[in-house]
Amino acid sequence: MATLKDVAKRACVDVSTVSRALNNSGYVHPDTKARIYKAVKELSYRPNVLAQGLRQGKRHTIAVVVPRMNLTTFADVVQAAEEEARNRGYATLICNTEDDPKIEQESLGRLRNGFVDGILIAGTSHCSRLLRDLHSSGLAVVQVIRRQEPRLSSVVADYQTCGYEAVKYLASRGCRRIGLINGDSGLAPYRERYQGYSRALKEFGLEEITVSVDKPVNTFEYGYFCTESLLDQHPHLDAIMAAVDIQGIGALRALKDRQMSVPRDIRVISLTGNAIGDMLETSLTALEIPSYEIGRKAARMLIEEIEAPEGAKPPAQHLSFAATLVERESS
Amino acid sequence: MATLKDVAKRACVDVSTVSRALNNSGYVHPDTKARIYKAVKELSYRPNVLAQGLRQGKRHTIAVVVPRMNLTTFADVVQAAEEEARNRGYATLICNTEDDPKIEQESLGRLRNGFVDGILIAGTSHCSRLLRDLHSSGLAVVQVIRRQEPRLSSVVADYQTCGYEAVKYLASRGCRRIGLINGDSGLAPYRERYQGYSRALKEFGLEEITVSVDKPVNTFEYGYFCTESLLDQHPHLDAIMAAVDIQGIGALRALKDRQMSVPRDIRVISLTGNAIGDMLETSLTALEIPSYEIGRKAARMLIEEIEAPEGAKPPAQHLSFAATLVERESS
DNA sequence: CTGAAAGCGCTTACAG
DNA sequence: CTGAAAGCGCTTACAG
Repeated sequence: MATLKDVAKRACVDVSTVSRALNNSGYVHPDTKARIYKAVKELSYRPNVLAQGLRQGKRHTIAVVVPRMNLTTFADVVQAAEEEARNRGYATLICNTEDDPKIEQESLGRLRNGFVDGILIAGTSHCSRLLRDLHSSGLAVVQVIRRQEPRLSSVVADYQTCGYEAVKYLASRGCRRIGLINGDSGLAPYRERYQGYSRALKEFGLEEITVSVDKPVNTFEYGYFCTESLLDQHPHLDAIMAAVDIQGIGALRALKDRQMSVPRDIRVISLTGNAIGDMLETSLTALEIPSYEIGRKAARMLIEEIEAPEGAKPPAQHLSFAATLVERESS
Repeated sequence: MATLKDVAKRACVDVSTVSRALNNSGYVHPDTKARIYKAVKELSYRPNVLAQGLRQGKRHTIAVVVPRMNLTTFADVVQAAEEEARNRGYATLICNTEDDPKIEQESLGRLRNGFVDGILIAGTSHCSRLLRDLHSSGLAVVQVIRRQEPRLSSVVADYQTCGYEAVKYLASRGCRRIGLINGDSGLAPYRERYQGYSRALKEFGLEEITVSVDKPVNTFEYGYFCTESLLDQHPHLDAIMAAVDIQGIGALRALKDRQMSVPRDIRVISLTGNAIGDMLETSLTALEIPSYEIGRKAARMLIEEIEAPEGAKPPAQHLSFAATLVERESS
């Protein structure tokens, strides 16, 4: 790989002149410039980003820390963030934590090494302390999907309203026994969905019906077995709310296996709709959240924080997106 | 952020001694070592990875270049590759190309900058030249899912056998008019699926029935509209093979909308099964490919190439995984 | 308009 | 066992 020195030698100038020519900083005689560009081309020189980063204290790289990507909203978030970052000249590092605090902690630890300028994170809430340390040591941090720490910026969906609106909608369709399949209430999005659900039920004078089973939460199996359990305990259930699509898909399958007809016998709604809901044999009514937009905006917010001049860093900002109800066949 | 110098000052030794202590290279007196570790802890010092990389010519970072991640096998591949890389002390950069050669070219260009040690790529085949240049300039390269360039290592599934076995299976179930929904034959996986399909049909004395519509290939819509088109032209079709799950899901939905019963009226099979096939209301028979394993092995192969001593780089290796037929409800 | 020098934070022969 | 020096590839004041 050619270096600045190679280019300088070939163009018969000093490296500093080459640097100035390439960065358009300071005057360089047009003829010299031409000679330099020629040499650059001939050697197919590309500046070493590591050396630039080391010298300038900027890496033009962000990290995205998420639990996983397969069949979750995080696939969209990561993809959108990467696109936004790329368009702004940043590279994107990815870290999957599987929601394991140990992996999360280790990954964040590695990011303390001057690798990246900022971190986009959907964390477990077990590393808030570390995250604040990173932030005060100069790294930009934006929380995405999950807001666990009010002192750090965030871009999320309004999950509480999702929960509330879903109940309201189902009640308007005549449902009176509405079960909720949710997730770890230690994580903000699940907790908020529950709060919305609970508040709405109170308003409508209905009873809370929840359940959980011993499976990973964000899965088909969880949806499937929670549905079984709900029906075992409440045979007259007339609606199921699932926190995420993949649970809703599990619910649909469980209902089919019980020969229950959707939506005739029971209605199903997802509280975090994604593209997949529209593709099912019984398409899934959902409160759709703009995951792509969330990823994009979060990356933008992060990069703006990175590029804000030292000392004029913006205070924590919290952006929340409304979900929109999309009626399909399951309700 | 504390630097080596800060640690050295606090421990009253030279930076070189600190470096040796931390890397366990060369002798350091136990007492000195203790003093150094103490200083490291007190300052919560972390070595600057950029500086290390610049000095050692290693970045401990790989890039994964894929078209997209949402609802594709690439989500698994990327996740597995990241996990494998992380376990070996490497960070993972992600680049989505949307199969746009311009984006791909630009992304690869950026990677020439000494950012990464190696590249894992599912490319468009439009950048083979550039890829070979990168490789000969010293970057490790492994192709994943798509093998477009025989001179570079690869880890893929045996798509031709997928196509062949699917026909054989359907024929054994009595199917005689088997339609294929496929994709861009410029891409190896699609081309190979077609070859397997074609070869099997010939052996069984059956007629090729293919179609394509003007939509992005790897989508629900493509599967949906291809199914419509197939049925319009061949009302007596008795089986549909879809290149990927998401097309198969589109096919199932199109058949439902035509009030055709699966598998009674027509059988459906996916040639690249993933987890999702098992979760559907009509679960999807598929040739399942081990996408997670593919990602893992590809990352491992890449890192082995990176870490092979200069001059002893292994020749191009090609690893191919067999798919396994999983019978479900759709066939 | 151009060059020489210092320095980003580290590692690694080389003396001693 | 330890320190001084050179250097990875770049940028940026500072002279001239």
